[in-house]
Amino acid sequence: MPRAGLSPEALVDIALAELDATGGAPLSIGTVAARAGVKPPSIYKHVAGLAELEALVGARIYDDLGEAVAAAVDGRQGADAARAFLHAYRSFAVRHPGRYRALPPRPVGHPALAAAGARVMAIAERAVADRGGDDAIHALRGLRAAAHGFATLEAAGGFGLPADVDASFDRLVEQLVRL
Amino acid sequence: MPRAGLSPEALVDIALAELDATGGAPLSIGTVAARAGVKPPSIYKHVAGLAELEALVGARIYDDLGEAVAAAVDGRQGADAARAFLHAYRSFAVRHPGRYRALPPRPVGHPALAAAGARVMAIAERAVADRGGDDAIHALRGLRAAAHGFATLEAAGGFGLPADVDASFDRLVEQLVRL
DNA sequence: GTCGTTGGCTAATTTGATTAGCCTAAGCGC
DNA sequence: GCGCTTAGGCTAATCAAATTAGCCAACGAC
Repeated sequence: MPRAGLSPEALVDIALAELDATGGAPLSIGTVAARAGVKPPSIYKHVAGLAELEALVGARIYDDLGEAVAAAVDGRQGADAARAFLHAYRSFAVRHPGRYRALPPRPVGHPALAAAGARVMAIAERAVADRGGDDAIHALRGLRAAAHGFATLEAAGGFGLPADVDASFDRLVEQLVRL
Repeated sequence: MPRAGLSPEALVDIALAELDATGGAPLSIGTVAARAGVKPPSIYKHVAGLAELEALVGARIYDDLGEAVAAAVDGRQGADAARAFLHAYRSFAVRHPGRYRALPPRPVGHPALAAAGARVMAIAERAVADRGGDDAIHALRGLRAAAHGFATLEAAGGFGLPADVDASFDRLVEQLVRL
């Protein structure tokens, strides 16, 4: 009875591969166990249950998304920062549609998930930081709504028409970035 | 053994009440049956199963949303139409957050659901119809992304900061509506 | 090499959806 | 009003997935 070399991190890797393969279908203990080459009950030696696995997966996805937008925003100011945030955000969702779809609507319920979500929020705040007072808050909400809305629709395959989606996105970004 | 007077429509009503009560928790045959005063297997005399019930519920929600945005857009042109669409869309999500959350990400998989989703899309198209060619498509995508993104975040309680959410939304709407 | 802990397994339990099969209430023609 | 048909309720059984219980081998520290 050889060991499989599992760990919470390894299970998250496996779950991400599963999300990539299925395009974001709900995770299950059974499919993750099968991909790990192990029987379902063995999963419980590494995570508390499906809910925790989902939270850890969400945390990892938010971590990766946060890293991408942080790198894009870093060193930029004003409209450039907002543009960079939006493009990096959308790019992540397009590159990993299954992962983006699997993100929980709100990063709550598990410390790691909440922390990773807060990190993304902090970068969004940084991207509108040059605006003052309430205007920064309004800009932040617009940024979040547009980024999440566009990413969600695109990751779901919601844009059926033939016109260039990049152009649509650029147009939206410029509308948001204008003072 | 008295009859309960059920029907697909009545079950949808019950499911909507459930969504309103729980704030959008996943539906289950058991809870709907309990609210209907009936045992779970009886549900199957009216709908094919949970998946069909969910589709019918989604169709009803899209129908109601479509009715709301249609009434708002009706008779308006240009920026006024787009503004009216956005405000009516958001207003629906704020008035029925549980229902909005329960909407399937894409209206596919059941004819009634697809039809109801297409109806909402058609109204969004009408709201940008005065723009020409590809610009109409870009505007449509921006409209959808902003409406869905803002509605999703707000229905999920994602705006924690104290500043006025109406003002944030108005600001976003004016950015989108500008040529 | 032995011991304690870790991580696999099989078997059993629980919860929910679903199906099978029974049985009566309601509507209808006579 | 009476018997027939059908629709809609029920109980009991089945299936799938998560989870728990309890057993045993593998690995690392000594």
